Amino acid sequence: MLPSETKAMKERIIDVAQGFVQTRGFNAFSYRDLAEQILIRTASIHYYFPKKDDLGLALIQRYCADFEGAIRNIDDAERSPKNRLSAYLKMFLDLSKGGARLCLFAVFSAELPTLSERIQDEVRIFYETNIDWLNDVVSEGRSAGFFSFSGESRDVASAIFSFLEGEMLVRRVFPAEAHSPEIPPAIRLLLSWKG
Amino acid sequence: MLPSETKAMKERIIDVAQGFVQTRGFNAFSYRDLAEQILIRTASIHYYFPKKDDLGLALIQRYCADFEGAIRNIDDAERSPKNRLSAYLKMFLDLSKGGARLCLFAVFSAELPTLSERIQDEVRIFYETNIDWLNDVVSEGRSAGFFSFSGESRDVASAIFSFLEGEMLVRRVFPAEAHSPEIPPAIRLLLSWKG
DNA sequence: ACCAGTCTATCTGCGCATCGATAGGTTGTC
DNA sequence: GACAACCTATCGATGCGCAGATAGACTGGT
Repeated sequence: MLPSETKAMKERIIDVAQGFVQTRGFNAFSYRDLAEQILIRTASIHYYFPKKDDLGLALIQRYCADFEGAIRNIDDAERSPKNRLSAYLKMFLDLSKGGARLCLFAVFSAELPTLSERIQDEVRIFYETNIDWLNDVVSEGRSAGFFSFSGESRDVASAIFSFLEGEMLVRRVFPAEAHSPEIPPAIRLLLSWKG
Repeated sequence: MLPSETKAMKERIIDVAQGFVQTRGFNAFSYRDLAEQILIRTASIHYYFPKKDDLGLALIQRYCADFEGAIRNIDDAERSPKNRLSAYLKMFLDLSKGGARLCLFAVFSAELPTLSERIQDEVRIFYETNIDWLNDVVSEGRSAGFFSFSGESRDVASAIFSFLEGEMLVRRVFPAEAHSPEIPPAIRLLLSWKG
């Protein structure tokens, strides 16, 4: 087979694994679960990811890379801090559309002590990427007069991120109330967002 | 052994199990882990909790009851909405002291689809207990002029709870930054909390 | 004698992981 | 351009240990 097909299979395994992680957690799916879904044998998955930890690492690394790409796209498409933040919120909350899936940060944080150091490091990187970006948007937005709040912009950035992660957990428990507004009230309160 | 000792053993099993759940998740500990810690055999644990699900249910039911007791204590000890909220926040954030342990809500939400209906129902009850109480405190605090915010008090209550759950996930990933203020900046922003 | 509580022994099934085999593509070299 | 040597991707079989769970025997208090 061609190398391109190899890559496709690797990606396919990660795709399915990511679905399992986001719905059930990293410790609650097996190579057998993956194999059944993909219609191959578990031994074939071991060929690409010798240890489950290798799969976990590949998973979160791709997730981080995708996320970085997504926020770079936002920066390219939108100039206003308000629109950039809106786009970010939409992306984040769409992730948990209907409460089916969680952000990997939430899942891996819940299981953190059972995960390898390499994966824990990636979780930290994901957080920092998000906070740095939010900090930019929030402080730019304040300078431009879109938002007003007291204190450090980094505290606001951190609050937004924590809120979003917690909100995903809540939405999963109450999937019915999925018809929520574009901008959660909490965000308006945190930023004194007008309009 | 005396019935009182029976009860003691049951509680002891729940104690140890709760520790495991809060640190590693419900799917990442076994009856063997419990048995080793408690210095009994796994069969003895099955005597009290025939299925792991029975243990999980007992666990969260006790947790909910404890929590309800704790907020009733707060209401008895404090009259000012400000002090009541402070006490609640302290209780909540002390729970994750150093990031070692998570609130059961966060853990069970992360693993939700792998849990039984009975446990999922308890998770919902826990959420509603908290939101109802926070709603009371927040709306009383607004009437009394301690807090000021626009919109529904229930949205603020919900935002506080989501923030706290998310904040616990974040703190677990960054245990170093444990020297945080009594009232998180996010809460001050949400409520326009003065003083 | 009874009963609660604990034990030992054991079951079945699944967890991750490895091995060796095989079918087919790729490459090198004469 | 043919053949050997190698590489890629997959497989079946299997190992070892742990998972939750149960049956049945022991023990000590009343």
